[in-house]
Amino acid sequence: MANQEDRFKKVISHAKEYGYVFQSSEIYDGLSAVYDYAQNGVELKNNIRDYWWKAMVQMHENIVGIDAAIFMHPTTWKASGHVDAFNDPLIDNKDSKKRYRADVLVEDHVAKIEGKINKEIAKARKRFGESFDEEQFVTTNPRVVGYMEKSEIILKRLAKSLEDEDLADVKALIEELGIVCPLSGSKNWTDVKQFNLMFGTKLGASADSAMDLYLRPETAQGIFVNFLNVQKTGRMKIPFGIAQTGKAFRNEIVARQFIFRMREFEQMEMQFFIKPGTQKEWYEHWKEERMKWHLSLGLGEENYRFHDHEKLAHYADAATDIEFKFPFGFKELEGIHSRTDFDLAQHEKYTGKKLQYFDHEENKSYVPYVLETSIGLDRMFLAVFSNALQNEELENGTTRVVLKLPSVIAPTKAAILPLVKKDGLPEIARKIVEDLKWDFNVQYDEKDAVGRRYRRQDAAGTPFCITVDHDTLEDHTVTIRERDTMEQKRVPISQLKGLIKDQVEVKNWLMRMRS
RNA sequence: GCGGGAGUAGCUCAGUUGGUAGAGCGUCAGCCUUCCAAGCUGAAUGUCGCCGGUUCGAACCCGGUCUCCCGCUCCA
Repeated sequence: MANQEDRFKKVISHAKEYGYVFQSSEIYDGLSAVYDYAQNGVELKNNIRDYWWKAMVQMHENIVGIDAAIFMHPTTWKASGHVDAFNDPLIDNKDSKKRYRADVLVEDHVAKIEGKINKEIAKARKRFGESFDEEQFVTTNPRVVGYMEKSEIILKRLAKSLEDEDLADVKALIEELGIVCPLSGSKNWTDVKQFNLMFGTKLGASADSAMDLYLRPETAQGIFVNFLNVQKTGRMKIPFGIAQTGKAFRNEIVARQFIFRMREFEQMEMQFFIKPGTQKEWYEHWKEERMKWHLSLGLGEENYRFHDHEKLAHYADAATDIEFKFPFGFKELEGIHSRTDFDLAQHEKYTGKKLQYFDHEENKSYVPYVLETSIGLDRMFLAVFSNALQNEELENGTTRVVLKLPSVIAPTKAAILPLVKKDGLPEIARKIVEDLKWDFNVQYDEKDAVGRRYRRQDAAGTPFCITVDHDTLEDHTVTIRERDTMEQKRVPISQLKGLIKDQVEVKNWLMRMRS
């Protein structure tokens, strides 16, 4: 465990030291759980996004992309269920230090009362046998009637308090009912606090005419509200998908673990619209397809696993996570959800507009079912980065720190190094840089011994180093060194571009999904 | 939000009973010209997280606060 913590700390400090991730507003002491991507981080992040986009959009003729706005009409979030589901009244017990949902505490209390009712019914049934009339019993037995009235009053009051956002009354209710902490039996409660997981903001310059808006807590709704527009203007036929990447915002109670759980994060997701009844096969299809995408990057099959949800969200009829082995254990990286027609049907309900597809084969209209794949870009970044960072023991007894990023997404593809900075070697190296920079991110470095420069590039994650030496003057060849194996080959300058392209091209990496 | 740990140079960390702030690595300039870090010379970089208190004097003691890590809690 201590080892794990240690490793994670190294990941974080390496990310800073080599210009991948900085804490936001660091000179002001930082801002909790907000991070900035630095000069290398932004390249890596862009490359991951691009690798995903090409796999999903470019490679599928029936998937198109959009880029919806972060602001959406506020009713969107009522329809999606977020206004209700993302609003929890929470209460802490001061003695046990445990936190509970206040409404759940009250509901559990009511459930206990209902348990008593059922006991009375069971008792009566035993007593009266065959002739027992349950309906009559529950309306006439004074004890049962009392219980029922009591629970009804409690639930009504709870509903009203929640509706009015009268949190003080929710607490009063808990105290009046004498609800104790299930763990400690203590009645020592804090005030009830409302936790809204959505960030609110205002649209409109003057305060009184302003409209309350939310920053989107997921990108998916931007796709659902555009479903018909895309389907019609893109002449899309079911099954088809809409993909998008973008920022989403959640006011997490506890946002932690570096860039794993942030309040502002980026999603890459695709909603696949299908014929109702076919969701099972598409669910299996996308599970397999998405796992292949992950494996194509070569981070190691043993670092991935599926985790099927037993408790399903309100919109889903099947759901699984692709989990990755982060430095702090297996955690969710991507979600694959069968969302049924929940979202589109909800938007139909709230807008009064039809969001249906006319199926010419079936000769009828229907609300399509939806299969969602949704991956956290920041999490993918962390997966790739933490997996790549290695402390390697070399044969000569020394160690090197190397960032073995898949070369297709590495920020810098090659460093061009003159062996010494005289005899015309820097000039040749500069010329190679000028030539290659049209196709790749490359870097020039002439400072320090060449061995040290190799190590510097290793730690920064650069997959190739090209060294210009005295032989280059004679025969126009250079050595190209590979980061992972440290092996070198001598090649003509004219072949460099082709050699590097072969190793870093998206096509050659995505082809692995086929095997 | 609760509990535990931490915050000193870009990174890792020393810093004695309170007496004007250090090392290694890194960075930059120069020397050397050498294909796998740690050769030589020189230089820059700190409100010791922030605010306040005690004291003649605070990196150190006290209070508050911010941030990070871990465990709870929460988690579409």
